[in-house]
This record gives sequence, C-alpha cells and structure tokens, in this order.
Amino acid sequence: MTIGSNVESQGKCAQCGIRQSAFCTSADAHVRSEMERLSHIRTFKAGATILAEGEDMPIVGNVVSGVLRVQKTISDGRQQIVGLLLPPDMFGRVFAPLSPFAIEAATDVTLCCFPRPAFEKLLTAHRELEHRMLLTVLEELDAAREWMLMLGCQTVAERVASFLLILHRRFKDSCREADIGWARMYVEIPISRRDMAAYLGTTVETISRTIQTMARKNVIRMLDTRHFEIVDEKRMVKMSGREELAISADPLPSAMYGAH
Amino acid sequence: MTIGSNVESQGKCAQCGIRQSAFCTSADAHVRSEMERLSHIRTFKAGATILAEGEDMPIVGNVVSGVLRVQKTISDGRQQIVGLLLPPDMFGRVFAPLSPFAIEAATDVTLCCFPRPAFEKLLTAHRELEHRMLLTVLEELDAAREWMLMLGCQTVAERVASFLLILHRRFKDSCREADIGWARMYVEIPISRRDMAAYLGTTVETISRTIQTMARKNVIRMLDTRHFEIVDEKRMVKMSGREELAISADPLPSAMYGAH
DNA sequence: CGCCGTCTTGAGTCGCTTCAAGGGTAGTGG
DNA sequence: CCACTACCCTTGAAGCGACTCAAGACGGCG
Repeated sequence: MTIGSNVESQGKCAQCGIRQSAFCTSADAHVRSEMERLSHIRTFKAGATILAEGEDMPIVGNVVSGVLRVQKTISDGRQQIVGLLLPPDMFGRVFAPLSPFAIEAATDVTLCCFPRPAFEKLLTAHRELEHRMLLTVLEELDAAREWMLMLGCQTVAERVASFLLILHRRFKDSCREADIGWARMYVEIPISRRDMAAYLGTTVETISRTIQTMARKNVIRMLDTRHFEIVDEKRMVKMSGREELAISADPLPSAMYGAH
Repeated sequence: MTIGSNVESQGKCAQCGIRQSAFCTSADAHVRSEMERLSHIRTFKAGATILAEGEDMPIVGNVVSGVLRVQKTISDGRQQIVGLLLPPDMFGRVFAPLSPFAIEAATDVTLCCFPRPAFEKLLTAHRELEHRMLLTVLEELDAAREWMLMLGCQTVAERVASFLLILHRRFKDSCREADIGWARMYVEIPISRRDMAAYLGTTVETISRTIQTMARKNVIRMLDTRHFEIVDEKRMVKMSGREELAISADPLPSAMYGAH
C-alpha cells in the first residue's frame, strides 16, 4: 500500500537490462528478491580476466552487457575460444571447485555476479532454478557440439559465413526493437578479428581475407570493420554449407544455434 | 526373510555390468526398482541407427557394452562425430522433442533403454536424479569444449596422441582389474579408422599415416590395427601437446577428460 | 603530429587432403 | 578347400587450403 512496498520497484534488478530474459526470471518473486540481495553488479574493461584457467572460481553470474570469451590456452601459447557469452548468458561453472576455462572480457562488460557457494545453495534450495539450469546447460552442450562440427569438417569460409548468420540471428530481435529499416540484414561483430580467429579456429589473416572476398563478391557489404550488411542472404547460406541457418527459417528447431 | 524378497537380487539390474558406476546408482533402492521396471535391455549390431538426426526421440538410456557415436552429417555428406559414448555413459537428450544429433552403434552394443517421457518424469519426481543429471551434463560440456580446443588449434598428430592417452586413461581401471602385467600401457581403440577420422576431424589416410609414424618412432608398438602399447609415455605426452594428459597425473583435476 | 594496435594484403611454404592403387582379412558360396 | 567379394587399412604422389612471415594501410589517442 505504501510506496516502496514492492522490492522490485527500486532495487538494482528494476533497472536491469536483461531482466526479461535472464536466468532469474524462472524464480518467483521472493526468490528473486533473495537473488537481488546476493548479487552485485561489477564492470570490467576489455581484456580483463574474470576467472583464470584452472584457478579457484569464487563467482558465477550473468552477462548484463558486453561480451565474454570462454577460452583455453595451451602451453605453447595457442588458444581457442570455446564459447562467447552475450547478454543474458550465464558465466562460470557451478558445482566445480576450479574453472576449467578462462573467462575474459572481450569488450567492456557489465556482469551480475553471485558468490558461487551462495548460488549453488540457491539452486539446491529451489528446484525450478536447478531445472532451468539443467535446460540451459543442455542447450550449451548442443551448441558446443554444433561448433565441433564446424571446426572439424568445414572450411574457414563456411565457418565465417555461419558465424555471421548466427550473429545476425542472435541480434535480430534487438535490431527489430531499434526499428532500423535495413536492420533486417544488418550484422555487428562485437569482437576483434583476433577473437574471431580464436573462435573460428584460424588466423586473423585468413579471417580478413575471407571477409574481404565475401565483400568483393557482393555477398556482404562492409560498413566498417565490425559492421556489415548481408546483401545476398541466399548465397550467404549456401556459403555456410548449413541450410538450417537460413534467416527465414524461423522459429528455430531449438535454441541450439545460439552464438555460444 | 524369504528368498526373493530383495528385488535387486534377481532382476535384470542384478546382472548389469555397469550397475556400480551408472547413473542409476544415485537413486535409492525403491527408485532403482522403479527404474528397473521401466527399463528394457536392447542390443544393436554395429552400424545400426539408434536415433536419427532431427527425428523424434522416444528413448534415452545407458550404454551397457560397446560404443555409440554421436554425430551430425551435413548435406554434402561430410560428417563429424561429436561424442563417443562408452559404458556407462548415457545417450539421448532429455527435455527436447527431437534429437539434434544422430546416435549410431559404432560396435555391437547393449543398451539399457527408458522411454524418454517416463525418464523425464523420473527426473522431475526425484531431485537427486535431476541433480546428478546436471552434474553429468556439465562434465559433458567441459569435455566437448576440451575437444573444441583440439579441433580448433592442434595438429592431427597431437589429436591422435591425445586420443590414445585419453582412451588409455578411460580404460586404465578395467586394465587393472584384468590384472595383465603390461596392461598399464595398453590401449585398445574400440572404433574403426573411419570413425577415428570423423571424431578427430581428419581423414582415414592421415590417421593411418600418423599412427604408422608413431610406431616407426617407437613411441607406440602396434599389436594389431586396434591394439597398441604405449612404449614411450613421455614422448607421447609431448606429442599430444597437453601436459595434463600425462598418465601419472592422477587423480584428474576433474572428470573432464573422459573420451566423450 | 607521431605512436601504437588493429586490420589488410602479398608471397612463399607446409600440413593435410585428394586421388589412386595395393595388401590384408573376414565372410560367402561353390 | 579355395575362389571371390567386400571392407578396412596402408602407402604413394600430386594439389590445394590455410598458415607463416613480412610489410603496408587505417584509425584512435596522447
């Protein structure tokens, strides 16, 4: 009855940009307020290490804005990005003492963090949260295996085309919201060429050549190094070698084509 | 008090070769007997399709003996194996109507099958089962990402070496049980060169050349096409480029190095 | 303006694939 | 028992996709 009786009307969650879609929506109101109490918002500069590979893992949470990369480095310096985390993805690994992969900020990021032990207690205390977590991890597993398919048996050109189509799909809705006329075929690459190479299992030079070739063939139009328009969707899909990535093929058969 | 009062002393589960280690051990006795009632043992010949890609998925279950491959084929025929399932691994995808990947028998197999809807009800009815499932899927995700690292930034020789070391590790315990003197360094490849190639993201020819080269260098000794002895573990680990795969490096930092 | 990091472009090289052929082994049927 | 087929594995030779190395162009920032 009094102003402020509704916790959610003023806490940090009230202004959260991902609150409609994040993990926490699967909890009911009083669990959400408990989560709000436990969480803290942190920001990191591009390049910062959130969790180091093989080290203790005090936090888990959600990406609120920006992009995280999940990666592993082998002793001679080669490294592979095994996942990109975009809002509202979760980061961190519950129920393991050490982080098997490094988590770093690919851009400036805002994160909603929970102490890992407290978050695990939440999962244990609330079935519906643990169930939602299971569904999330299952989809991540499907996505990881999709990516293995690309790394294992597709050419670099196919991987680049797939990546752009997946990015477009992932951001399509936000493009619509922005209500930009030509946005239907607009793609923003939120990461550097270096990270693209590490994600696609190739080198920056090859990435660059591939993109330039696609532009020269008028399959894409390059606005700047990170912004493109997909001019010829049909040929783009053909280049990706994956018919199921056709932009019109909506809705998805499952969420497995997220850009994880 | 009377003979036969213990359900588990005579049912099919009593003779199950994987009952000490399988998923079902996390359930208590009366849940196990319910699972026993729901399950049925089926066998398939090598090459048989258990679940087709993108089709309805009526069953899930455990591998009792033999090897399953989880794979995806793209339209032009290229295919990638994204997981190998060995006893006592689970196969199938809960909480999804369609199987995103094909599941086929890589060898003759024996499977313990559950109708998927019934199995999902079990998970929902018994927290501890769903929790165990979450842990299992998290480890599979870690393993899939490990594999992405190999596919994305290691050479074929490194992948083959890693694969053999992982296989050895996975079967080390069963070797010990068999009490064979030289078994400590013994490796059996349970699949064909063709499947190895599809798993390692290369071709049969390259697999063959790589193995022959390793044998010529006296890193391994070839007993027959599927049986090897690791003669020089140290060089083997060095070839794999992954120090953490050293056989002596026991116990594992986590279960993430299973041959999934 | 000059520095620096990122992206692009070129030339040479190499790892792996492709194509082609030969050998080994198991299963089949005469 | 052997011929015959079929499949798997091995080996060789040639070609190509991608990497490496090197240098230049672009853009942001002090």
